[in-house]
Amino acid sequence: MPYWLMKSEPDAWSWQQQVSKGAKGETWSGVRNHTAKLNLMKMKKGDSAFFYHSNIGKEIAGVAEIVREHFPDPSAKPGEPWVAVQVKALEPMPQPVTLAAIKAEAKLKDMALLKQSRLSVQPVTAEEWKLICKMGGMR
DNA sequence: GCCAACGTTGGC
DNA sequence: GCCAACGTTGGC
Repeated sequence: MPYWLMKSEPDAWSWQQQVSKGAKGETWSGVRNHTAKLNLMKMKKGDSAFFYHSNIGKEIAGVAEIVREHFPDPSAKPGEPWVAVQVKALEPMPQPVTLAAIKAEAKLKDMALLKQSRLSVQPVTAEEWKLICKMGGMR
């Protein structure tokens, strides 16, 4: 089962807004990077993703679930190749896991979050996923 | 096909 | 506000 991490600036789209959308979720659109697009296209319905607040907060705020696999991004111009997925909030992190905490954990030093800081949709390994859930107080 | 210039992201 | 990383654009 693959795991993911999706970044959003809370000014533009926050975890709280995501939660307010409930079980229907919200379209995750606006990705304009080919590496991130490829990751969106690999996502399957039912996959889990960390919801990370970039710039403000700089922490993993919760866990989301992919509820609809990739489809053409409604915010793209006609003919452009960009795709979107639909995600819903699953559970908040009891204790949000900060970037500082991730940097301080030696086992997480190879995370894409640290190595490719500008990539907005990235894979997370099963080991990283488990450890971060534990750090966040999630059972 | 190379590379400089420029724009954007995102941490500090 | 600054700057590093990195993607994109455009001249040659």
